[in-house]
Amino acid sequence: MFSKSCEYAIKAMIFVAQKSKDQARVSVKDIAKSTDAPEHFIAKIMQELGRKRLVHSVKGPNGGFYMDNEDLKNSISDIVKAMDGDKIYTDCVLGLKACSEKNPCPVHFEYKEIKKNLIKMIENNTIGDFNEKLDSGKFFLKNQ
Amino acid sequence: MFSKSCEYAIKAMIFVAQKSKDQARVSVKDIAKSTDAPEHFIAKIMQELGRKRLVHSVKGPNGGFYMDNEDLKNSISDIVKAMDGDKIYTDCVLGLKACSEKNPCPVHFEYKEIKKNLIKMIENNTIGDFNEKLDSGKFFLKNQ
DNA sequence: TCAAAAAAAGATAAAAAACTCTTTTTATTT
DNA sequence: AAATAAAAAGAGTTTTTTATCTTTTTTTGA
Repeated sequence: MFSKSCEYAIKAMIFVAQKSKDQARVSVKDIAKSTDAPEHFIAKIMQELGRKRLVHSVKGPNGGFYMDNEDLKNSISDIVKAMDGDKIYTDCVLGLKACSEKNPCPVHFEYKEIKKNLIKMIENNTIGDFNEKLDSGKFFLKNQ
Repeated sequence: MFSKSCEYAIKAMIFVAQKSKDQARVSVKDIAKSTDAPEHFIAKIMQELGRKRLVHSVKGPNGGFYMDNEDLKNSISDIVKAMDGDKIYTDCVLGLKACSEKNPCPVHFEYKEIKKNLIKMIENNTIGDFNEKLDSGKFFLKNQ
């Protein structure tokens, strides 16, 4: 579904969001630890997300990544687009370039509904939304 | 969503199904041409599908791939499992190994519904079903 | 103003996926 | 029986993705 980079990105962003509630900054090391992802790989990903303006960062001692209120309004979809592009929006499940409403593949209309829900899921969940969910103790990000 | 190999496999199988209505055999060359996939790559894929008993083949002159009535009853899901394994059934969207009903990630329940529909789509469509769809002229497999 | 801490950037390496080529085996047709 | 046509098998190669390592830049605090 999503690339590994994208999965890491989503988890990392949710983690940063949680930690930056009180304007704190989070280091790559902390992000890597809590998402158990390779540190240098996460570093690259955060760099990319910073370039795409989905997260803020400051260098130097006590630096790190954080989110302001605008950042928290970004959706999972924004992260997905930043990492994997918009192929989830555009591509045919069977990989047919010509597949369209007028030229549908045999599963086009069935998949259309699924895609609609998938898009709804990633667009309707903002990064900030997860703070509450995780705080409630009913949802988790842990890997093991 | 699906790997490239899996996409090719689905398209190839639908093509073979169509052609083997009158017991005809289809060569790798024909499959490759009509799905516009690399010939040797399709050869490997068909070989694998043959090993997994999703399609029949005969070697030698006038040989090729074909499906009997049992083969036509296989679903897209069977092809997907053969090519990509069952990760579509089992994996968390965020890639969390511990994600489960009791330990849900923040999008677990939303994704659960989507996954259910996705699985329904691939399980309820048999390879044979596509023959009619394609014959009706309302659906296409073409790539350009 | 210097040392240290952190991200940014650049370069490289490893693994997986996608793709290609060659040889072998099997069956068929003449 | 020989020639041929086709898949099966085996062995690469290329590309993409994932991951790692090193150097540079920026900031800060002592």
